[in-house]
Amino acid sequence: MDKAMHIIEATSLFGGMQHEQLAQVRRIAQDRSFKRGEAIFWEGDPGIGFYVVVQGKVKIYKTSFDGKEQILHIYGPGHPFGEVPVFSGNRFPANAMALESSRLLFFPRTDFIDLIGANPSLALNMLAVLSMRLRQFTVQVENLSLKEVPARLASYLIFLSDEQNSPDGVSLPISKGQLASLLGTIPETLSRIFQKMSGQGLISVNGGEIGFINRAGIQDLSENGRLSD
Amino acid sequence: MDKAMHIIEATSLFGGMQHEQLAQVRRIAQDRSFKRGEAIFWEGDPGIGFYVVVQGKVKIYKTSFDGKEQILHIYGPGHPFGEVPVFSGNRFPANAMALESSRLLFFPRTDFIDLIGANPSLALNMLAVLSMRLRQFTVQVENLSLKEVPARLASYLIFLSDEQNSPDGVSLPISKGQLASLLGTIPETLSRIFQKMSGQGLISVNGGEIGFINRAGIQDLSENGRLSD
DNA sequence: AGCCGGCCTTGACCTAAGTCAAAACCGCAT
DNA sequence: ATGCGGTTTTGACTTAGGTCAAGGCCGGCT
Repeated sequence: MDKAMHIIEATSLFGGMQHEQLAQVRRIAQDRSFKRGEAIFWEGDPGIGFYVVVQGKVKIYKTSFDGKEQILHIYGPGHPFGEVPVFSGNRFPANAMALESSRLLFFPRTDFIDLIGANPSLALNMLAVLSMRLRQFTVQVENLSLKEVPARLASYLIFLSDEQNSPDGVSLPISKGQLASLLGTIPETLSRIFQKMSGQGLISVNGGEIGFINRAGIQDLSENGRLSD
Repeated sequence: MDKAMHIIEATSLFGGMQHEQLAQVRRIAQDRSFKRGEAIFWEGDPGIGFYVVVQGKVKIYKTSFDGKEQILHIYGPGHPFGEVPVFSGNRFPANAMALESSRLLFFPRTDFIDLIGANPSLALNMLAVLSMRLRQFTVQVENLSLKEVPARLASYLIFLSDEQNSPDGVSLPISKGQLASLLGTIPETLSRIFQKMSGQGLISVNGGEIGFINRAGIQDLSENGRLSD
């Protein structure tokens, strides 16, 4: 079976397209594989196409001159990434790395733009994808600038809980070190905050398994909150 | 003369379109005016269309539960804003307010989407606009998370200097209070940093007029930097 | 000219979160 | 089982930058 084809059919980017059009999509897509820790592209590389995750997990991130890392996104199966240079004709604005062994589809820029010409709904789908991305960025900026680390963690836990459809606990999909980088902090700080939140009876922590003891409290912390001592 | 038509012709969103198509664009656009300080929309409002600035200046911003504000963008003549809900069919992700008395064009969602159907290049232009916006967001996240306030200010000064095409100084287009909010800090801190940068012989500050005394130093601070005492 | 209100600056203080270093933990391969 | 490398935790300490409160400045209005 062609797993790639399944992903294409299930991805919202290609939603509402006919069989023949989907086949065209498949035709221009190239299979690529990356090992855990392997770089997919670097900030500044010319972007001659974008990717869709078939299998595995990918992080998009920036690094500072002194080595600190900030993760912008983490993408799993079905999610496109690296589209910015396709439309603003230029270089990748950030780095991409495989967090696990991953299979990706690569869509060359020119082929894809031709496809858009023939499929107006594809253009609208892509506009929807970029708009969602912009929405996520406003949240990330809000988190970084207007919330303290405990509130950011609480937001993320609630987000995960919705995503995983499990109201009374979540299992972290990434290491705590990576989570720290996603939340704009460092492992030491994150560790202490997990500590504190357990101490307050909000959550239970067992490795990567987080139990929600007081969901309302977590919710509250995520939006209004500050953690008392 | 129709200033709105001039703006439409000069805006990259409508670049490469024929006269007749531009006339169509004008036809669906509605004129709106806002006084200084007036709200254009609030976060959470349903977004039934987007705007283009004809005259004046607009800020897009978020606020925290306790009142702190983070400016996401400031837009002047020719710039579109508020497009996210047009394509992700939903609510505005942030607030918009007129910083000065402003004239705007409002494009209703449905009319505009019809126009896209008939003009593939309009779709590509809009994709380019959103991509540029994403690019800017990656920079903003990088600034907030990976740089300290002095480096953010230095970046902004260099950016302004390029924008204003004046290599040895800039004049701030917004109040220092608003600048603080744009940089993710508060007026007191910004004031102290202007102070320090003057003291180090990097810049001269005279109200909103900033002279560059050591441009290389500012540049260096913006990318590698930390300000010594 | 004089007053008012918003903006900006200054000072003293506080605190969230980063740094550095060491220990504990955990899964994996020998 | 044992040892090893990476990850996570803990502790002691530092610091960037926020808070609070008071003045200073400047431009518009009467």
